[in-house]
Amino acid sequence: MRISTKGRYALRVMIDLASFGNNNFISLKDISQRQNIPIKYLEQIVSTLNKAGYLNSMRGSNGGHRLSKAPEEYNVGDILRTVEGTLTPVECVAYENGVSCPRSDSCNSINFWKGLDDVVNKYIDSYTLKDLIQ
Amino acid sequence: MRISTKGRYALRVMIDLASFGNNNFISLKDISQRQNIPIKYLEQIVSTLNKAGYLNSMRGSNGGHRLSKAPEEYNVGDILRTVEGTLTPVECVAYENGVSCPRSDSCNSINFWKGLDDVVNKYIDSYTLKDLIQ
DNA sequence: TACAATTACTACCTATTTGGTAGGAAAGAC
DNA sequence: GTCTTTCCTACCAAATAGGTAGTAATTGTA
Repeated sequence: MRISTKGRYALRVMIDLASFGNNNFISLKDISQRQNIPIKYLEQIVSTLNKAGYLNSMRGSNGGHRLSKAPEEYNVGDILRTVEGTLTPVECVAYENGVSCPRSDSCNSINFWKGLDDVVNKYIDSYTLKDLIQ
Repeated sequence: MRISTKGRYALRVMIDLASFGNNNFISLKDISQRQNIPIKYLEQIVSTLNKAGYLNSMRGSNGGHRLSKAPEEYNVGDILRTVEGTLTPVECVAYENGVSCPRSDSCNSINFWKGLDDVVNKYIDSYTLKDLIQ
């Protein structure tokens, strides 16, 4: 029941950009040094954030990354789900479109697990990136 | 961010005993067949539950396991934490006794993570085993 | 135009965790 | 004494986590 480094690092990248970015492009080298995260690992995480539309990125000299929106427009839940994949506590909760777990008939706990999924998502969705910058 | 099979199986064992036990000793063989969980894997899980005092177990012919308390006296959160180990979403939340994460000075998110830990634990602690038996 | 800095992409790798298996000792009922 | 069952320790394979490595593409600047 852990958030992996990907989720935590992604949040730190976004916080870093919100804190030090000022609408300028910031290189991974800078973020890597400030946050003490391997630059090559950052690349992967930032690539995911970029593809999700959370960042504007520019190649080349003086290139880097910056937020594509204001900090208060980012939902922390969205960021975490984007890099972590699903956050559902058990697989059966993730089924969709009327497909259900083969055990669902005899399962007493599905509502319990769905409720857990709900409280987690509601909580992380109640924060914006701005809330994480003091 | 997943509950492992250990947590889910443990809950199913407890639900099975609460549903079919009637204060008799139930063998792992029976539980294994009803729940379709490998008996040798069940052994490990049940051993943990037993050591935590949640079960009475008896060896030998006609032996087996039964609940040591009434279903409404079991807290689902306790059962999950017992078999899963900690459920804290990030390591820094698990620090104790004034020891804190080396990054805590510069960390903007620790309250966010602690809050997540809180809502998860509050939720799973709001259920008793009885609530999982319809 | 060369070159330095930077992102983008693809592949690979190692350690840890998950989800089990296996074998035998101990205990109790008959 | 034998059958059934728990108890205990060790082992193991596949998946996941947490990176590393190399190189191509792009852009600013001298």
